[in-house]
Amino acid sequence: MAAAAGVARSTVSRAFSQPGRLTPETVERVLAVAERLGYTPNPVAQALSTGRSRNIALIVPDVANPFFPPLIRAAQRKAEENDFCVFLGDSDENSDREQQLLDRFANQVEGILLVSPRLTDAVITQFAKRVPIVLVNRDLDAVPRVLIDSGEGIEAAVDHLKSLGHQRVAYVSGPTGSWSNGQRRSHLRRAADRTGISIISIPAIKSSFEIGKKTTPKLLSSGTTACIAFDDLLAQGILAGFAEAGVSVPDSFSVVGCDDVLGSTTTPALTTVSNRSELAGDVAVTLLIDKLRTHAIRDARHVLSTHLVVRKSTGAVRIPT
Amino acid sequence: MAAAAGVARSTVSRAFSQPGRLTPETVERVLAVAERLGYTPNPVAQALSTGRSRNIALIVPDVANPFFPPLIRAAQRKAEENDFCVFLGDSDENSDREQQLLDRFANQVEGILLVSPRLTDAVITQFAKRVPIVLVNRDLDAVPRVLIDSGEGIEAAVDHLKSLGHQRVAYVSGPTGSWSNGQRRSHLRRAADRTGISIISIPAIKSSFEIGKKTTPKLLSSGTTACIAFDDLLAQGILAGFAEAGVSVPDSFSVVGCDDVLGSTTTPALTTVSNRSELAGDVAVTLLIDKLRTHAIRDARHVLSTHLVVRKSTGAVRIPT
DNA sequence: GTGAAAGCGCTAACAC
DNA sequence: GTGTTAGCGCTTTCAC
Repeated sequence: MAAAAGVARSTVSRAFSQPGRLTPETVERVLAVAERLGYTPNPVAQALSTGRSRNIALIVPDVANPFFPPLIRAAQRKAEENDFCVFLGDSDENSDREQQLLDRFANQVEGILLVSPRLTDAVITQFAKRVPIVLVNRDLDAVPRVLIDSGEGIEAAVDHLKSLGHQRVAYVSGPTGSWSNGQRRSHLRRAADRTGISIISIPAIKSSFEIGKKTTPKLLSSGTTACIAFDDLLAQGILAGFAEAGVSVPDSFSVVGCDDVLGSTTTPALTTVSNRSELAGDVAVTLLIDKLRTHAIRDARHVLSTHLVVRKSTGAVRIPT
Repeated sequence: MAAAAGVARSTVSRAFSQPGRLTPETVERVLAVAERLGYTPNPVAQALSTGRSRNIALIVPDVANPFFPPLIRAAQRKAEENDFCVFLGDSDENSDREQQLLDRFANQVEGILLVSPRLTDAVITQFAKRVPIVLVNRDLDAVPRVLIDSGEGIEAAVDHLKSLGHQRVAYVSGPTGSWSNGQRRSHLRRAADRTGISIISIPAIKSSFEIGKKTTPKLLSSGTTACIAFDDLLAQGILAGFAEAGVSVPDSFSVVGCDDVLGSTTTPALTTVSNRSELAGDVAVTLLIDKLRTHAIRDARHVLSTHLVVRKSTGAVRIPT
């Protein structure tokens, strides 16, 4: 290539990376020859030489969980805008696999976006020393993070239910070790104290339509008149379970979801806590790339607030207790 | 590292890549020192040296369309099993962006999985010369491809509707330029000829819940008693549109989806054509990696068959015409 | 403004 | 079985 253009290898390099330092004619000539020869700088060689690969990795617990695709999309888009490519890893909600992915990516990318990680604080902190990491939905000191704070939404949900006359509410909980689950649970507790509503907890372990569906009998025998589910998937399952059991929602039971990933597609349309996953992906990538550029070690902590989206799955209690 | 272990650089290399050629003691010693020093082979340098990066790219039209996440998941899993990492690109259903992604990935990966591409045959063929490509849902000679053949499912759907007494059926079509859409349309036409049922076409351009919803008025005034939608998302929107309009499904109108991405989560549960996207992702990666290993230029064409999944959104016509 | 040369971290002959 | 050496394709001082 250099020979074909009658210039030195370094000139070719500059023609692509810093054309300003070259005579316009030289740049033009080099680029023309490159075009003719179908030459493109080899990114792998560039990466080796500069130490910067222009690649980042994104690790999520489950690509198929509707919460993540919008985040992935937004992250990929933002990365692309900054001329970065993104690796995707699916940990399958499994901390071992998550760590494995982290290992595979660590020395191949400039930074990693770790979304809703299941790993322990210690392990994450360890990795964060090796490679720039930005967390989504995990609150760890000294690691830049963006948090979707369901707090406001959850508290609003409790207020909403109270205003409808509900006294006993069930929380169908999510994955243990998930920051979001802990956060939702604690806000629920706080709201309960504040409003005098009593909250009982029904574990679901993992989020899925089927699991939600199987939860309905427990809900029915729990003495509650409403529930707040860890996420919309569970809520949707609960809706289906009730429909099958002939329990009318919201007339006989009120259901609140979380994350608003289903929009108005459920029957009845789900009252839920708003979702900011798209924005989270966008902000997280910005944070990461910013960190790469400035090498600043500032302890960024970006909190995204939420609100309650009232639709049709919540209503007044039929028989006030 | 080599110095610290008291061996040559090549020995370190071999300790990791071909430990069989070394004395067990040497391997052990090298690995021990590596462990102590936190040394890991640099994949970028490996890639430059060997010409193989152990990376592949996956390009999809829309990560957020529920058809793709299971495919992405399966592909990533299979790649990982073969020790490959995967780049993800979202083309946003846009052929220009798709080409851009292709360009960015082409000289950075060993092969590319192009899913439901919107690009022209010519462009794809061109790229396929530069880098190994495997297509999903695009039938192009000389490029390995895996096709989800909705044919059987579609024909079964028409038979099913006919057996329920339907005479006029609408097809709510999908993205122009999509192979799947063309394939579904042509099978529909074939089935129409075979069964004597008449098919009219209602364009939807893009697949989404909202668009589906907006289609219902046209459906209602079309003189049909049933419809087959390009995919489940549209079908779900149609269901919602009917519910809102007070049209009972399946009593007054029957709805068939395609791809079975929603399972039984809709109300009523959607009759649909089965989906093989997970398998498609798995097979496609296998094909690609196989191609990389063997360098065989065989013209693989993998067809995945489908069937009709009858649920609750289809029923007998109320007033036979 | 452009060239020469060293080096990024590794692998792959080729010797011994 | 292990060491030596020459690249892989680029960037980057340092000269000129």
